[in-house]
Formats: sequence, structure tokens, C-alpha cells
Amino acid sequence: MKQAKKKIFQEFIAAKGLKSTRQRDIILDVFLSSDRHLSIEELYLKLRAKHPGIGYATVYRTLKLFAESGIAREIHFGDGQTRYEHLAAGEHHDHLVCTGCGTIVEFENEAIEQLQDEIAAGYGFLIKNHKLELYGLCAKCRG
Amino acid sequence: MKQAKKKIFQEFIAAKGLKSTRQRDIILDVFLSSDRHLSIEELYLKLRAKHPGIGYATVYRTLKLFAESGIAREIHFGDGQTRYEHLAAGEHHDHLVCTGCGTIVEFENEAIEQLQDEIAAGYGFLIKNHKLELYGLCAKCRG
DNA sequence: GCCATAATTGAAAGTGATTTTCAATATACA
DNA sequence: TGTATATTGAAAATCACTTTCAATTATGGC
Ligand SMILES: [Mn+2]
Ligand SMILES: [Mn+2]
Ligand SMILES: [Zn+2]
Ligand SMILES: [Zn+2]
Repeated sequence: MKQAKKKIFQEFIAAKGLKSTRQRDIILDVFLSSDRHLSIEELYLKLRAKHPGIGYATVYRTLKLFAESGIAREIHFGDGQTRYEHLAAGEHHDHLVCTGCGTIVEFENEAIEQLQDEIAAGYGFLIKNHKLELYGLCAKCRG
Repeated sequence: MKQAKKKIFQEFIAAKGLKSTRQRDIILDVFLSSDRHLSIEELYLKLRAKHPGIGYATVYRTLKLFAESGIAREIHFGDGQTRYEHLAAGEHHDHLVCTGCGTIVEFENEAIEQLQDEIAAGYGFLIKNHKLELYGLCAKCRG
């Protein structure tokens, strides 16, 4: 899993004529062993703990590359921070976000995806991607 | 329709101990007579055309109040600009966004909303609001 | 290995959108 | 009216990135 993503990234790097660097390896390692939905800031702090030399700009740049290579996806939950989550090829899911404690639940629903396509088709649209986020309170936070 | 929203906003202002001002009236007027999904910048420029004295900060602040009062909703289509659309109480819709020309189609789908509730319930969540955006190419842009 | 070439890096400066500050001004209501 | 309080616009500040640039590092060919 981790290895598969590392391989995909290495191949992406090679195919683009980019270089494999110590920093990219470290960032990928830490990223893949992190919780999903980490903000860039959170990942940066986590990185700094073990690898003090890594620059902010490098983290930003590298996460973009992860997304471009297909091993990660950029997400925005409306709090002004960009987050990245690791994602396998062909995988897709949507999110349930607790506005109380920040808990995030991932779900997939084929019926909704189907309906989305039908709606789009009805308006003549060809859908490339979509964003579905449900915000509310989790069981704990409902009190 | 416009009058109803004006009334709601006036009541909101009064209930909060805020004041009714010339600027708020003007901004509300221009906002309500504008296309939906205008960015703050676009609205600001439109305002400046007839009312050169209005400040940027006032527009930002006032739009926030509109959203808080329930007559408007803040939206983000991922282009880094905040937009506001006017919305009547109890009204809800989602968006289809053409990434080619920027066209936005609004739609409602009861079946999807229903499924969302079921999913949320399945995870013990109580949904407060949601965001569903379908991105792709409109009929024209598909070429 | 050693070199030339091109990509990468970190620090710092720059951006763009939005927010805050603050002194002047306007509103509400006694 | 008068007075307390909210509001305003301009400018400065903030926030989350993004770009610049000189120094450093990978890579591929000898
Ligand atoms: Mn996720
Ligand atoms: Mn809309
Ligand atoms: Zn919660
Ligand atoms: Zn289009």
C-alpha cells in the first residue's frame, strides 16, 4: 500500500524528468504514515519534529506533486486551510464532517453518484469531478 | 421577494441592536438586484460604479451580515474567491459548475438529499448543512 | 568517479484575499 | 437635542500560500 504509492510517485517523478530527493522521500514517508486529512501546517509541524531542516515551501511544493501524481487529493473543508489525503488510484469517497469535534467520516454511495450523473446529463454537462460534504454533529457531539 | 428579504434583514439588524445605515441599504439593494454567485470583488466594483464612497471593508462586513441574517449564503467554488448568493428562507439548491466557461446551473434533487440523510443517520450524525458541487463541462464547452 | 547540466532547496520577499485597527462620523433613542 | 454606541473608510495587518534566488544536489554521459 505504502510501497505501491511510493512506486507510483517514483515513476511519476521519473516520467516528468524530475529528481528523487531526500526531502521528497521524507515528506512522502511522513505523509503516508499520517492520519488522513492533515492540513499542510499540521504535516509541516510533524515533519519538523524529526527533520528540522525541511522548508515550508518544499512541503507545499511536494504535496502539489503528490496530488499531481495521483497518490493524494487536495481537500478544503471551508476552514481556510488546504488539506491533503492519500488516495489510491480509482478510489473515491465523500466526507461527513463533525463541526463540533472535527471528526471526519469517509463514505461512498453508489446511488448518489449515479443520481449526480443523471442530473448532469439532464443539463448536458459532462462531469469531471464532484465535491460532496455533509456537515453536522457526530453522535458524541450531539450530546 | 426583494422586499421580503429587506424586511428580514431590517429585523435582524434591529434584533441584534445594530444600526440601519445608508451603506447597508445600498449594498443590500445592489446585491439583491445582481446575478447570483457574484464574487465580493464583482459586487464591490458594481457598487463603486454608482456609489464611489463605499469602502471595501464595509462590503465584506455587510455581506457577512447578510449571510448571518439568513438572506444570503456564502459559496466557494474553489477559485479562491468568496461568493455570495441570495437565498430565501427554507430554500436550498446545489450547483453544477462548468470549469470551461464558468456557467453555474442550480439544481435540487430530493432523492439525493434523502440519501444524504440516510448516510448521516447510519453514522449517527445529525446533518446541519451540506455542500454538493458537480464540476465538469457544459454542453457548449464539451465542443 | 568526475563533470556538466538542470532540478531542487530553504529563506525571505511577494501576493491576493480578507480582516483588523482607529479616528471620524452617523444612528438611535432618552 | 444630547449622548452612548455602532459604523465607516482608509490604511495597516494577517493569513495562507507562492515566487524568487543563490546555493546545493541529482543525474546521465564520459
Ligand atoms: Mn477522505
Ligand atoms: Mn446558487
Ligand atoms: Zn463531533
Ligand atoms: Zn461551459
